[in-house]
Amino acid sequence: MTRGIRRSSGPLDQRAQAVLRAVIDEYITSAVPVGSQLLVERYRLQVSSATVRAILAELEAEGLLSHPHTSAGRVPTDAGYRFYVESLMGEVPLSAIEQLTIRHQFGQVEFATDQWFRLAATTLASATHSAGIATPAKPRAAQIRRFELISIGDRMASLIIVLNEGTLKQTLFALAPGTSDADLEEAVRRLNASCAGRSAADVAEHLRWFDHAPPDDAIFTLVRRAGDRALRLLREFDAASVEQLFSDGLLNVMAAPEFASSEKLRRVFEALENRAYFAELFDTVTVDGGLRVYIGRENRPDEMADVSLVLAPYGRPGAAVGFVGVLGPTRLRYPQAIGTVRFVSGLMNDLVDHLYT
Amino acid sequence: MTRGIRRSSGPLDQRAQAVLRAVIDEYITSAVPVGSQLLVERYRLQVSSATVRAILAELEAEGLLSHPHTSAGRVPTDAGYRFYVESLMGEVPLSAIEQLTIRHQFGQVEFATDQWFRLAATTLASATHSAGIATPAKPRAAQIRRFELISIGDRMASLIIVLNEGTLKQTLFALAPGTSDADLEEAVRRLNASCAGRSAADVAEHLRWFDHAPPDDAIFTLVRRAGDRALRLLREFDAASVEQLFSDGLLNVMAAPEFASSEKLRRVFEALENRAYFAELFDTVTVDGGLRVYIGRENRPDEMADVSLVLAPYGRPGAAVGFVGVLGPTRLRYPQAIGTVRFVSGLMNDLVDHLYT
DNA sequence: ATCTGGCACTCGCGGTAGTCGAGTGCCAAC
DNA sequence: GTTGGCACTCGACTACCGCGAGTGCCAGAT
Repeated sequence: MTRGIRRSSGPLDQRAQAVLRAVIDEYITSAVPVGSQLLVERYRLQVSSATVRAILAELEAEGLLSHPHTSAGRVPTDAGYRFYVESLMGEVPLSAIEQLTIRHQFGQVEFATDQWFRLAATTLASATHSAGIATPAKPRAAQIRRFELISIGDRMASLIIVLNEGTLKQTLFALAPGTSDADLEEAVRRLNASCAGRSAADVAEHLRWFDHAPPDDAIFTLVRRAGDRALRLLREFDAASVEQLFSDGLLNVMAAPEFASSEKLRRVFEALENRAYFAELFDTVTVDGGLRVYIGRENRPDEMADVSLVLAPYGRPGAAVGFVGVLGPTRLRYPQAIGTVRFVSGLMNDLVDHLYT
Repeated sequence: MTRGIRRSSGPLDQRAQAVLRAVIDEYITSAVPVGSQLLVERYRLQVSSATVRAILAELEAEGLLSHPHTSAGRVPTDAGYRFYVESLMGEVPLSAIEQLTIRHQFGQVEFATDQWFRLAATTLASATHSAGIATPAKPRAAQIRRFELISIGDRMASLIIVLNEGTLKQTLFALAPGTSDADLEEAVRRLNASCAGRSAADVAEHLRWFDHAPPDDAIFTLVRRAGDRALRLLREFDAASVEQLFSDGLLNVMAAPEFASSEKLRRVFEALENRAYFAELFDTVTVDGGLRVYIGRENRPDEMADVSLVLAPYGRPGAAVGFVGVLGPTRLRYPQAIGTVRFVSGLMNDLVDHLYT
C-alpha cells in the first residue's frame, strides 16, 4: 500500500513526525508553503526554527516534502500525504449535529431508491466542501421478476422488466401491424412463464428455445423479438453502472486557489467526463471492500494528478454494490473527508440492507 | 422583441449594416476587439479605414457596439448581437453529413426514451462546441395506466405506476407485518379498478373514497396507503421537469478565452445549478412555442450576464413538452448554434410524435 | 552529540518606468 | 461624402529594483 515510499534511512522519529504533521495540517488549511518560523510559533514545537529547518531538510530527503524553490517554504508531496493519511492524522468523525441533519435528509427520500446516490453525492459535497461523487448500487446479477408489455398507440409498445428489489428497466418496442392487446397479453404470459425468477444469463439460455419457433406464428415472433430486446437491455444494464456516476459540488473544487488557473481544472473535468478511470477504480475497490484513498499521482491518469479521491463501496458484496466518495485537491482535509465518506457509506449500507431483509 | 434598441436617428443604411455584420462575424471567431484597418483588409469593404471609423462611431452611438477603451477596437454590445441575430446573420443549417451522423446516433437509442434528451444535450454540445442542455419531454397531465405492487423481502414492497406512453414511476413502500402476497394482489386489483385510466387529479378524487374505509380492514388500509404514496409521487413528478435538466460540454465553454479568469465561469455554473431561472424560461417559451435566443444581460440573473442561450421546445403542445438548447459565451456562433438547435429540436419532435401516432 | 543563534544568500512578488504599436478621432483637402 | 495624414491614447509587454520570507550552513553553547 505504501507504494515504495521511504526507501532511505531509519523510520522517522517522533519529533520528525510531529513536524510533518504540523506542516501538512498547516498547508491543508492555508494553501501556502509553510516555513520553519511559522511552525515554531504556531505549533508550540519546543525547539528553535533552525532545528526545525534541519528536520524539514530531513523530511525532504525522505521525499515527504518538497520545495517550490529555494527561498520558499515546504509543501507536502503525494508521498507525504500518504504517510500522513496512514500514520499521522486522526480521522475526524462527522459531528453529531451533522450526522443528524444528514440522516434527516435521507429520511426525506427514504422510499425513492433512485434518489439515494444523488443525495449521497450532494451531502458529501456540502459536508466536505469538495466534490461529492456517487453511483447507484448495481445488482451483481440482475434477476427477472416479471415482464410487462404495454401498448402505446397502434405500432408501439413499452417493454418493462421488473428486476429484483423492484428495480425497473424499460424500452420502447415496435409492433408488427395488427398486433392486438390480446396478442401482447399472450406474449407476456409465455415470456413470464419461461423466464420469471431467472437470472439474465438463464433467460438468455431459455429464450434460445424460441428461435426455432415457426416464423409464421405471430405470437411466437413477438415473444422472440421481445426477448431479444430484453436481453439487449439487460446487457446494457450490466455495463451501465459507472455511466450513472453522479457528481455534485464541483464548484467547491473550482474555488480552491490551486485551480484558479482553470487549466488544471479543465483536466479534472475531463477526467470526470471520461468515466474510464472510475470504472477501473470501482473494480479494484470492490475486491477487498474498504474505504480507499487515492492521492495525486497515485491516480494514473495525468488529469487526476492534482486531485485526491476518497472512495468507499456500499451495499452487499454478493448482491448489489455502489460507491460514494469525495474528490478534492490533493490538499484535501483528509481527516474530515475520510470521516464523512465513512459515515455516508455506512448510511447507504443500512439503506440497501433494508432492501434485503 | 427588439427591446428598445435603436432609439436615435434613422434606420441603419446598407453599408452600416454590412460593417456591423463584419465586426460581429470577426469578433465571434477571433474574440479580439476589431479595428477599422482589419475590417477593410479582410472584408473587402470598398471604402477607406477612415470611413469605416466614421461608421463604427455611428454604430457605437446607436448602442450596437462598444469600446473597451479609447485605443482599442470595437466589441459588440448585447443590443448589437440582438440586431445581428434578428436582421443580419443568415442561419446556417447543419451540414448534411452532420445531420446524418446525428440521426445515426439517435437511431442507436431509438427505443430508450429516457436517453433521448441526454443524447440531445451531448449532440448539441459537440456540434456547436458550446454547452448543450436538454430536458425530458414531460407529459402535461400524467395519466395512470396501471399500478403494480411487488414485494421485496418481508416488510417492503415496490409500488410501480405505469403512466401513458409507458413512462414508469417507482417508489418503495413499507408493509405492515404479516402482509401476504395475496393481500398485495388484492390491493392492486382494487387500486386499478378504481384508478386505471384516470388522470392524477382524478385519482386523487377517487382515492378519497377509501378514507372512510373501516380502519381495521388490512387491505383497505393497504390500498389507502399505497394510494397516498402514489399521489405524492405524482405530485413530485409534476414538479420535477427542470430537475432533470441535463447539460453537457461545459468544458467547451470553459475553453473560451473570456472565461479564462474562472470567476465568471463559476457564476455561470451556479446559475446552471440553481435551476430556478430555467424553470421560468421554460414557462415563457412554451407559450408561443418557437426557438428563442437570450443574449447576455437579457437573461435576468446576473450570473448569466456573460452568456447567451438558444432554446427551443419540442414535443406536442397539448401532450408532452421538453426543451433543448445551447449555452455559450455571448460571443456565440449564432448562425450555427441556431441552425443546430433547430435541427435537433425537430428531430426530438419526430421522436415524440412517433410515440403518439 | 545535539541544538541554537547568526548570517549570507536566493528568489518570487509587487511596484515603477519605459517602449511599442494598434487603434482612435479629427481635420483639411479632394 | 470620402480620404490621407497626423497627433494622441492607452493597454500589453519588458526590464528593473527593492523587499522580505525563507533557506542552508557554520561556529559556538549546552
